[in-house]
Amino acid sequence: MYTKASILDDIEIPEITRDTIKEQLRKIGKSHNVSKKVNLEQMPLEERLRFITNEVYKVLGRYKGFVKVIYNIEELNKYIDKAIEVNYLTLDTETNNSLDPLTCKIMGLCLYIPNTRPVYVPINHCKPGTDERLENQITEAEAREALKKAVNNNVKFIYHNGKFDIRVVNNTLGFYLPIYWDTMLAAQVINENERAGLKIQFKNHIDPTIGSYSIEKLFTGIPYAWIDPEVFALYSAIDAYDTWKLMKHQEDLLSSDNMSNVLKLLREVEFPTSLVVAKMEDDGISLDEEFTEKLNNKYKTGMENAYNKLMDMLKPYSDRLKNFQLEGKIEDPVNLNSPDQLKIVLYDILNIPAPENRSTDKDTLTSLNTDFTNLLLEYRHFYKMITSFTDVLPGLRSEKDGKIHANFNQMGEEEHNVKTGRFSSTKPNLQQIPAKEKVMRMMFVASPGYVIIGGDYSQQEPRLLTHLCKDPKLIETYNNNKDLYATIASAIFKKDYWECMEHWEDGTPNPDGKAIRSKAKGLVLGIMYGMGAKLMSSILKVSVNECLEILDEFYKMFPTIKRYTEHNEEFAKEHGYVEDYIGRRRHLPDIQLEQVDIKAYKHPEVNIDYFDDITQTDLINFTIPDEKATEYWKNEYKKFMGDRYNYNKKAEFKEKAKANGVDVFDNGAFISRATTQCTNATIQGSAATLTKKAMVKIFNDKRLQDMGFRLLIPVHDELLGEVRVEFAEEAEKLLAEDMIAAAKPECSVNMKCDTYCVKHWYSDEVSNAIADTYKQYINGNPKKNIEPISRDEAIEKLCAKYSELSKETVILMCDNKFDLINGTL
DNA sequence: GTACACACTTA
DNA sequence: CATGAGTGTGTACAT
Repeated sequence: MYTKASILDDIEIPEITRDTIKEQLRKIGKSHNVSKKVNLEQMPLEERLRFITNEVYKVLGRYKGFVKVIYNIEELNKYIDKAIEVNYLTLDTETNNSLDPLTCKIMGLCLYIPNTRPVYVPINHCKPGTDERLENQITEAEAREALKKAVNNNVKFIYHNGKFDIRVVNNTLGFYLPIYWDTMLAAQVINENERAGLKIQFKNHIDPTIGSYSIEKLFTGIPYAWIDPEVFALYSAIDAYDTWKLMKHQEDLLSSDNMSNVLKLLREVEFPTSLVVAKMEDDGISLDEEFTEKLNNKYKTGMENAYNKLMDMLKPYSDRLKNFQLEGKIEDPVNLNSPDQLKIVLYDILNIPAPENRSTDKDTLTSLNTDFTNLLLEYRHFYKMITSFTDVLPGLRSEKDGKIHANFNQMGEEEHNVKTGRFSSTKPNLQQIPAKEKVMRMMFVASPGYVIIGGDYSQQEPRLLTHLCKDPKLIETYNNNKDLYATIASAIFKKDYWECMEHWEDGTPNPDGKAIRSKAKGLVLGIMYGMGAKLMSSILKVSVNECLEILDEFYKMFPTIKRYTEHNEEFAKEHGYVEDYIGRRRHLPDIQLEQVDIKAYKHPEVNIDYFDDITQTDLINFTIPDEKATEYWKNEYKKFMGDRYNYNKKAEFKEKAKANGVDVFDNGAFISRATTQCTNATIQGSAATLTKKAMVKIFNDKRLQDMGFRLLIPVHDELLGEVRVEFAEEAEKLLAEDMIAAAKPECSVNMKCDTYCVKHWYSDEVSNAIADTYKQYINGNPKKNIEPISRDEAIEKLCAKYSELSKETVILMCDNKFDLINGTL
C-alpha cells in the first residue's frame, strides 16, 4: 500500500499511473452530482464539512494513497531535491476562494515529478470556522525558499495556465517563477478549435475513460481553507499529475518534423509571452479618477438633456403612445433602450418612413436624418460612454493599489473558441476604449513619476501580406519608404505617384489625391478581409461593374497577391488549416466540406394493423435513412453539376431532389465563409505573432528594464507602456527599435513604427484636435459655413465643449503649448 | 438565472 | 456574406 510508504520510498517506486484505479473508476460511474435534496447552505458547519469529506471520498477516494500531503519542510526539501535531480516540476497553486491572483491568499501547492506520486503542500489551511492557521503546515517562507532553490537549479516548471500560478506566487511569495511549458497554451496552439480545460484535454488525449465530476458546488459559501488538507489534496493534487501527462503527450506530438514550427511558436512566442502578460496584469494601469468623474458628469448631463428633449418631442403623440401601452407593447414611459419599443415609436407613432428591416442601428438612424433620430443618436452615444466606460471603470480599480488590472488573454477568451492568436482583454476590455471620442482615453494616466510611451506599427498587416506574397513591387515600396496606398493607386488608376498622395511633394494638400488614395486603401483592406465585389463597391462608392474592373486591374498589377491567396486557399483545402508566417495554424475544417450533404429516405414497410397508435398519415411522414438511395443521389449531383461549380445549377438540383423527398443540406455558406477566412487568418495571425514577439523583446530588453519600463496594454498592432519620466526620450526610441527588430529574421519586409510620449493617453491627439478647431474658429471655414470669431469667443466655445478640462489647459492646447508630459489637466 | 439578438466600442 | 474581439441591454424561456 502506498499509504504507509515514506516520501523517499515513493520516489523509488515505479511510475504510478491511473491504470491502477481504472477499475474502481468504472464502478463509480461517469459523473457525480450532489443530490438536490441536500440543503448545503443551512447545514451546520461541522455537519457540512463531514458531508463534504464523505462526498469527496465517494468520488475521489480512489486517489487516496495515490496523492500525498506534505506536512513538514524535511519532506518538502526531499521532494524539491528530487525535482532538481530529474530537472522537472509540475506546479499548480491553490488559493483561498479567490480567482484574483492579486489579492488572493495562497492556500497550498500541488506538485508532481515523474516517478513519484503527486503531492499537496498545505500552506494556509485554517481551523474550520476560524482564521486560525493550522500549525502542521509549510510556511510561506519555507515554500518560497523551496521554490527558489528549484529555480536556482534550473528546474523546468510546467503548468496548466501558468500565468495564474506565477502571478499567485509573485503576489504571495514575492517572485516570478519561470515557465518551461504551459499545457493550456500548448493545447490552444495545437488545436484552437478544441476546449483547453485540463480535465477535457486529459479525457480527449490521455484517458477517455476518466469520469467527470463537479464537486466545486460542495464548497460554495465556505472557505476552502477550512477543508482538511487530506480531503482537499484528493480534489486538487491530481491536477499536477494530469498536467504532466498532458505535457508528455504534447511534447511527443510536437516532436514530429511537420510540427516543428508549432513547437517553435510555443517556445519562442507563446510561453515567453505568458510571462510578459503575468507581469502586465500584476502591474495594472492607473486611472485619473478625478478626470473620469468629470467626464462621467459631463456625459450624464448630456444624456439627460437629450433624453428630456426626446420625451418632449413625443408629448404630442401621447394618444398613440397610450394605445400601444394598453396593448402592452411599450412601457410607460417608453424605454428607448429597447429596440422593440423604439421600432414602434419611430415607424408606427412618429411615422418615419421605415426601411425594410425596420432596423434601429446607427447607419439606419443616420440615413433617416430627422430631428428625433439625430437626437436619439446623441443619447445613445452618451449612454454608451457612460454605461461601458466612465461609470464602470472606477469600480474596477483594485483595492490593493487603486489601479486597473485587466485580464489579458493571449489566446482569446477560454469560453469562446480560440481564433487567430490575437490578444483579448476583459474586465475591463482595454482594447475598446473609445479612440474617436479622444478625451476618453485621457482617463488613463501614467503612474506617478512615469510617462506613457506608445508605439504602433504602421500598416502592420499590409506589410505582412507583402512578406507573405513576396510581391517585388510592394517590397520595393516599403524598402524605399514610399507610401503603399499611393503606389497601388498609381498602378491601378494609371497616374503619377504624387497624384495619388494626400499632399504634393512640396507639402501642399491634394484633395483629389487623398480621394484616390483612400480608394486604394479600401481596396487593400477589402482584400485582406476577403470582401466580395458587391460590398466593396458600396464602400468604395463605385458601381459593382466598376469595382470588378478595379479589382481586375489590381490583380493584373499585383499578380503575386492573387497567386498567394489562391495558393493559401488550396493549402487549406488540402490540409484543413492555414499557417501564419511563423507557423501558427488556423484550422478551417469547413473548407473541406462537400458542397452539399445529401440524405435520401425510404418509408418503412409496416403493417399498421399491428400498431394501435400509428395512423396512415404517420406512416407517410415516417421515414428512415436509405443508404443506397443516398448514394444514388450523390452520384446524380456530381453528374448534374459537372466539373464547374454553378450556383444556379445547384439551386435547380436542390429543388429536383426536394421534390423526390431527398434532403439536400447546402454547405455553400460554410465553405465560402471558411474560404474568406483563409487570407485574413494568415495575415491577422501573423500580425498577432509579431506583436507578441515585440512584447517579449521589450520585456527582455535590459536597457528598458533598467529604465523601469513596463507594458500596460497590447492593442493588436499597438503597444502601450510606461517608463520613468527621466528616460522618456530614450525609451521611446528603444520601444520603436525593438518593435521593428521583432520582425526579424523571419519577416523579409521592413516594419515601421510610430511612437508617442504623454502623461495622459491620447492627450497629444486631443491637443491637436483642439488646436485645429481653434484655428477653424478664428480663421473661419467657408466650406463648413463657419464664420471667423474672436480668440476669446473661440476659447469660450472650446471650454464649453471640453468642460472636463481646465480653461488654462484649453488655452495652452489652442496655442499648441500644452506640456504633454508634465502639464496638468 | 441562462441564452440569444441587437447595438456599440475597438484594431 | 467582411476579419477579429468584449460589454451592456432587453427579451424569452427555464427553474
